[in-house]
Amino acid sequence: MTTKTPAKREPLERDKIVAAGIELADDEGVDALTMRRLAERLGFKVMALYNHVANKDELLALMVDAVAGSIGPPSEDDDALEAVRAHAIATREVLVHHPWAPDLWLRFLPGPNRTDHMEHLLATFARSGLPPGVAHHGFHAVNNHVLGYTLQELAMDFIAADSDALATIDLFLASVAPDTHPHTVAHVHQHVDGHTGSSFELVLDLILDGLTRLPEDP
Amino acid sequence: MTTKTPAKREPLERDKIVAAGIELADDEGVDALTMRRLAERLGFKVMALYNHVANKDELLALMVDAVAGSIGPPSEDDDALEAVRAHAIATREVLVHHPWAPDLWLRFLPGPNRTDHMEHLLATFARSGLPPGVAHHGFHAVNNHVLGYTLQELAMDFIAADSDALATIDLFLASVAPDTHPHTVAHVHQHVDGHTGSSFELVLDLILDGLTRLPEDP
DNA sequence: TCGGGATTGCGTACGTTGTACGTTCGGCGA
DNA sequence: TCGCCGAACGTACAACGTACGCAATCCCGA
Repeated sequence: MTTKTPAKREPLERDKIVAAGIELADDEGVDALTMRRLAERLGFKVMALYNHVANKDELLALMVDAVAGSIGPPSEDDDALEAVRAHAIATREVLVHHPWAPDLWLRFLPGPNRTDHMEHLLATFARSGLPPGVAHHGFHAVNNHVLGYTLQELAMDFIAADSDALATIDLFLASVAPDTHPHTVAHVHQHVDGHTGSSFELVLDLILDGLTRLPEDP
Repeated sequence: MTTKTPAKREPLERDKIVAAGIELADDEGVDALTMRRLAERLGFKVMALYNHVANKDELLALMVDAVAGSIGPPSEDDDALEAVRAHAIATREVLVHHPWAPDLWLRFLPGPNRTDHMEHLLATFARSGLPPGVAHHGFHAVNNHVLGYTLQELAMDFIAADSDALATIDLFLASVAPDTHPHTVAHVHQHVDGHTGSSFELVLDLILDGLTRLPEDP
């Protein structure tokens, strides 16, 4: 009875590794996601992970795909473009909650969940009544807007990560000569003073609206 | 006379290091840009670089800023939105020639050249006659479109880097069930068959056009 | 002409990373 | 009961960024 079931711990599984990876990246940033640290967090040693995951890249790809899986499908009842709009906003929201994800989203081939995500968006465009060519471009326009915009916003946060945002802004402003760069200084102040909100939804609408105005065969 | 000026080589300079870094990243990808390899390419040993550059991050930031410096200023004669359009296209073109740049563009505070780039775009919007709020959002919309779109396109190339593009597409298609994901399969085929060109300019125009249609105070 | 500081380059070394390889061990089918 | 198989582990290695101290060189004032 000495070695029998000695505080038997749960064995490792792929899904648990992926989930722990997401947690770790959320908590401490993707740079802190090291195979050693991840194993430690799970109570194992490094090489145990490699029994379930081919290498770090595969792990990262699985992580993004898991995140993609948490984005709900678009509504099938609403007006198609309204559903596209809601889906875009939902996608962005999920990505914002996992700031490391957009980068990786671009770096790997889509996994099953991201493929679903693609299919959802394409299907919604397909029932929009827009000409096929327009729908094709619309898919890219919306997809790119969501990812690009989120990426850009998160990059700001990342730059300012080791100090508060205002200090970073001051640092930048100190490097800009106001007489030669008046518009830049003014633009930054517009942000600080909060006179202008996020452009995300505004530009999204502008794109969706523009799509309906496009000729049959762009 | 043994050690006297023994094949005197050019001393190292900041600019040369940055230029060599850009070359190396262009030639072999940013992952191959290692302080050791860079020093080797310049004919020095690693630590010599650190007399001119604080650390690798500073080097990378200098590299993007140098790239930004190679983007010409927008025309001041053309119609303002026409100039914005041309500037966006010029920016994209430069970024495409340095596939590693867009990533880093997001990661660091702007240096002098990028600050100029900002000022140029903002100034052009300022003379467009668009209401200030619209111009503010327009700046972000255009900036984001250029960077996001380029990033996304380059990511595709990067994924397919170690095989030809078609093989990568086949790999992806093999993972997609055509009966459950008909739109995805069709969309990919549209790309392969070249029935649809790049959405870049199309969506850019759509954004610019949309801006002129926006209300005074969005 | 002659020091002598300042700059530039170099060698060595450390800690951290991803991961290849060979061994150990516990549980399960025969 | 035996033997096997997969999971976990320990060790090891190459490559990375970079801290630190020393050596060579250059420039400048006396």
